[in-house]
Amino acid sequence: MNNYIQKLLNFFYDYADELISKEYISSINKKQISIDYLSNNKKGDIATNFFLIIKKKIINKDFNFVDDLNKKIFNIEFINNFEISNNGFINFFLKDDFLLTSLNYIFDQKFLDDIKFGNNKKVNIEFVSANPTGPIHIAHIRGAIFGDVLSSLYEKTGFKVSREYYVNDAGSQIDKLSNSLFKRYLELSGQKIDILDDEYPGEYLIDIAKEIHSQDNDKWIKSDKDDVNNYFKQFAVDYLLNNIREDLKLINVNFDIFTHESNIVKSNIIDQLFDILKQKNLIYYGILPKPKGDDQEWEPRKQLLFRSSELGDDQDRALKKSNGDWTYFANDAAYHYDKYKRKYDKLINIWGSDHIGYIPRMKSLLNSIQNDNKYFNVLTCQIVSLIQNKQKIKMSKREGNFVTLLDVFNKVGKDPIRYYMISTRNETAIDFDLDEVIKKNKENNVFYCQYAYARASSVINKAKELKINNFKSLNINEFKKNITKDELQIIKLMISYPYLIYQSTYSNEPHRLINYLETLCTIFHSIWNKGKDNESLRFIDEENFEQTKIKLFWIQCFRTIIKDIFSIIGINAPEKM
RNA sequence: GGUUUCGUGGUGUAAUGGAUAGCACAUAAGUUUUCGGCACUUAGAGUUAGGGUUCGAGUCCUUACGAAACCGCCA
Repeated sequence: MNNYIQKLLNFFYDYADELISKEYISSINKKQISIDYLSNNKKGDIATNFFLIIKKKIINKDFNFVDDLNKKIFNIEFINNFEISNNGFINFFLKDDFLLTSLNYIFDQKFLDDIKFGNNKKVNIEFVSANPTGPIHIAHIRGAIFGDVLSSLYEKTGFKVSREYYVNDAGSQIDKLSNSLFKRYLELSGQKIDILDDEYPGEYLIDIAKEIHSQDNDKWIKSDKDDVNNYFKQFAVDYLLNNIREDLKLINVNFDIFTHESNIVKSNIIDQLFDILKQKNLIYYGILPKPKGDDQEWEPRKQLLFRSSELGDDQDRALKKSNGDWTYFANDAAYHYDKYKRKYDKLINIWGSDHIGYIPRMKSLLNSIQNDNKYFNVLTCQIVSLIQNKQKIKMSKREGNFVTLLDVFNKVGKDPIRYYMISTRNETAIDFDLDEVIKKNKENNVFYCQYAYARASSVINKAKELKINNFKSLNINEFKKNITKDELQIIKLMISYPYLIYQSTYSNEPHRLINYLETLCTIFHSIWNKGKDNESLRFIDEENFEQTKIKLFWIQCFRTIIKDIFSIIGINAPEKM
């Protein structure tokens, strides 16, 4: 965690202890103490609520807080001065030489050493996991990008991250897929076919069928049914999964591990899990309650159940169907047990909002294996509605008319997609307007931010052309003399960057990066424009080398940070646009 | 019926429980011989409603209203 925030916090923790032991104040809850960054630097650079917390707890009337703090606070080397605001905050001003030191940290790329709080712990982040029954489409993109950016954040903060994709290649949906494909294959051999309502009508299956047909001709028409099913299943899954991987690559989403449901089913892991649950007395034969609402054709049946209601779920869940087959939940439970056995320190799943109802049972399951509420985490993404010509595009699986990732990519490009998808909180439902995202103006902030980077780069390159390269060693007097108010503002924001990374990761909220990024770029553009009105404020002034040096120095730091953010959100950092 | 998420200017969104609720679009008024105007400056306009916790609430708890997603031995 960021050094000086922590230092100041520790100071107040110790200070609180001291005041309590001297009986100046009665006891307080130290966790309430916080250190905040201040966005507008009018009142100070950082602040604490310390005084607000102890104010009512002062029990010794002779105790004068301000005098006492004055005696101690300046032992901290980066505090220049402080004042207490009307409403009780203590506002601190940082010393200039501390700012310069921090900038040096950024310049030397050491600025992220402070936030490696992951300690090489292993994190598994499972996302996308779309069924390999068709091309990847718009609904999956958000989860894909959210998962990818979150993974990058965890890497940034010192975790060892595995990006994992769970391939649902077993079960009846895949059988239906295989059937549909076989029908398309028969169609190619001249037979009339009829795709049923619950089968897959998508035209992509025709392409796959053609491929099989060109390899094997009519070989499969009279083959054994099981052979056909197995072959077509395997072929379809391989083909479609490969397409999914290629499509995801287009928007820079890659995985370390693909785990196949079929392998989970084949292994004995589900039996192992069964034994564990049995030992814990979490399994019994029983009858599920009648579902509310729709009650057509429901009849009570005895089946194998998991006592998830004892672990937080609202009812028990079926592990076996009445015919004795494992349920989907049972397989999925086994898969998560498998992840547990691979010894990760933390599991994160990214699910669409349509699976929210599934969370409690999986959480119950993992609680039964690992009694740690922070071990298994599900983050959900709300739905994305696609807008074109101001209309919501309705997607229907039956009609096979969903908009694919490839369509969107061709229309919009990688960077705007990624930027847009990560710029709002994952739990907010968003509209993805193709016509808007494609626009290259401020309405679309990705270009605004990339332009800031390009501008900064053009300054640095210009400086190189002019052979102004030795702007690295700055002394504090030069710095104090030449730095402007605006520049101090952007510098203070820059040195808070590690803290932002810490916060974004800790709270699993990558969209905070965007907020910060846009603020930073706005200040930069604003400073740039001042050079228009007043030539002496331009970044490069060949008449004033001392001032130019300082500007180049912080601009280089600015580039470093912007580039770092871009790399996390996975967009390009263009030197020119 | 139940679970979950959400409700912020005209529209779309942001705000570890902190100070004057930020930003963009739209609207209105300005700025262009430049290190790239794909930019800058300025103005108006907002926390669904009620109750509670707190020194302090858009944020936490609760009720009502509204929106979306989900809920069966499917996957």
